[in-house]
Amino acid sequence: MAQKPAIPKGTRDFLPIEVARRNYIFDTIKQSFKNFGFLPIETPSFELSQTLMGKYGEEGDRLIFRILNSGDKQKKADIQALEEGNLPRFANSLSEKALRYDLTVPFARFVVQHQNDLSFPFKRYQIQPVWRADRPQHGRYQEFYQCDADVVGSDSLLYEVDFVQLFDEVLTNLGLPSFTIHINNRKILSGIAEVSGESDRLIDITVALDKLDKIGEEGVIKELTEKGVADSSIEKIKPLLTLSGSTKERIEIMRNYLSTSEIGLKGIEELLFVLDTVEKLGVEKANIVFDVTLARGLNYYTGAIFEVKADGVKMGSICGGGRYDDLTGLFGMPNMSGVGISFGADRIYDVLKELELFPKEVGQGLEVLFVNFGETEQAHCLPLVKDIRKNGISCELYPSKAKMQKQMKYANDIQVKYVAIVGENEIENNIIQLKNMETGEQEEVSVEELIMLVKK
RNA sequence: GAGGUUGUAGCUCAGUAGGUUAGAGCGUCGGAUUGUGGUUCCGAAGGUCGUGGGUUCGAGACCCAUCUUCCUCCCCA
Repeated sequence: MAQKPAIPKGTRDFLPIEVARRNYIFDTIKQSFKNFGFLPIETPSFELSQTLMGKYGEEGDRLIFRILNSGDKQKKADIQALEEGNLPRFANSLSEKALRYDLTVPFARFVVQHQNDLSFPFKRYQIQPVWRADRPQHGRYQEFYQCDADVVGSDSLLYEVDFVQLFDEVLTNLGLPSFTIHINNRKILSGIAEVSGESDRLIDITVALDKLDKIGEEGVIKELTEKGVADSSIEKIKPLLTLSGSTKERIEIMRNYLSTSEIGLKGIEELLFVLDTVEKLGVEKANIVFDVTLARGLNYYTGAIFEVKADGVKMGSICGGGRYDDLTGLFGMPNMSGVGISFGADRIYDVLKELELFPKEVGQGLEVLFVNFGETEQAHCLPLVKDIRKNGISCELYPSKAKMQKQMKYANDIQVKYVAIVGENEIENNIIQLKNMETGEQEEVSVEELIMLVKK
């Protein structure tokens, strides 16, 4: 055998049944996006490096797939930088383009570039693959789809409310029995940093807080110490690690805690508005939890932040999102607040598969297969097939005369709903033996009756 | 980017302290059954043991490199 073919790590092929199931997820999400007034756009798979680099923090930059310059452009390579050991500069000289890392930053670029063609608030959705040079793991791929909905040009908190409802609608429609929307606000995190006297260590503090449920109270304290946060500040942060009570109670505690921080109180207010409004409207299957340790690494978030997890499944977050006040500012268009969310279709797929929540009919293909008895019968059946297809029913004639057993087995394997048997006798009487492959029942019908029967 | 783990037939895996022609189950194909599938019985095909080096009289097994898998960390969907 020749050397086995392979695909790069972190990528996958999809079988027909898998594509069908993925499309079911995409379609469900699209349906709700439309319901909420979002319209689709698309952007290129790759962007100029300068568009992406520096937008996701140091970690993010490392995970961006870069595209090697081709042809003569390779001559631009900065050999001097290589000799000096300046690898980033050397890499930049070799690569001017990169695969997109998410859909939000390209969207910000899109908004700035097309601002004259857009009406604000501008709402768009986008379902396209993104790439990350991450190490693959459970629920973690190098190529995966994001399903984003964003709105820019309004700082109204009603959009935060909308997105919470959108999470609820989509995941409920996909049949998830229980999931939790974690919600926090970057302003609260800024407030914490301010109150503890470490405003300039916002990122370090939030990253450490974010790990609470993983490394525990002591782990967080240890990490804070390592990052150089003063002991006196840690004492002020400590109480946050043991917050208990309902969401409302915890918010009240935080309100007191942040009483000297203007920005912190603003965050509390925003959070309360969103939670109260959502509560009045009601949700279906979502549990909504205020989580002061929720930080999210992406440093462009400035207001609300969301993260959704499926309950009872060992899987990272399946959705995320938040408000960013100045993403377009990075591309020269200030004062354009945006908020958006993202569904991780591939992780949702893994969750639905694990919980066996895909509807049975998803992925069912051919509806009627005609058995092939030979040339005469073939000639008789082909017009029937054509007729049935015209009525919107998927239909096919087995391509060659083979043993009936073989043809039936094929029908069984590809999960055909009905098998149509038309041999000498049936031609004579102008009928079709229609066998229901699920029940095994068989009846004699005309073409018209067949169409009626299969259609319902 | 750090550490660990995995790779043997299409799939899931055996393969003892290195020793003849590398096994099983499932699947595939053929037959029992020339107009009836998912069950049964019989038979067959299918592997330079991830790849490249090395040690050895001899390597699927040992060593090195590389790719891949899964996991922990980092980070994230």
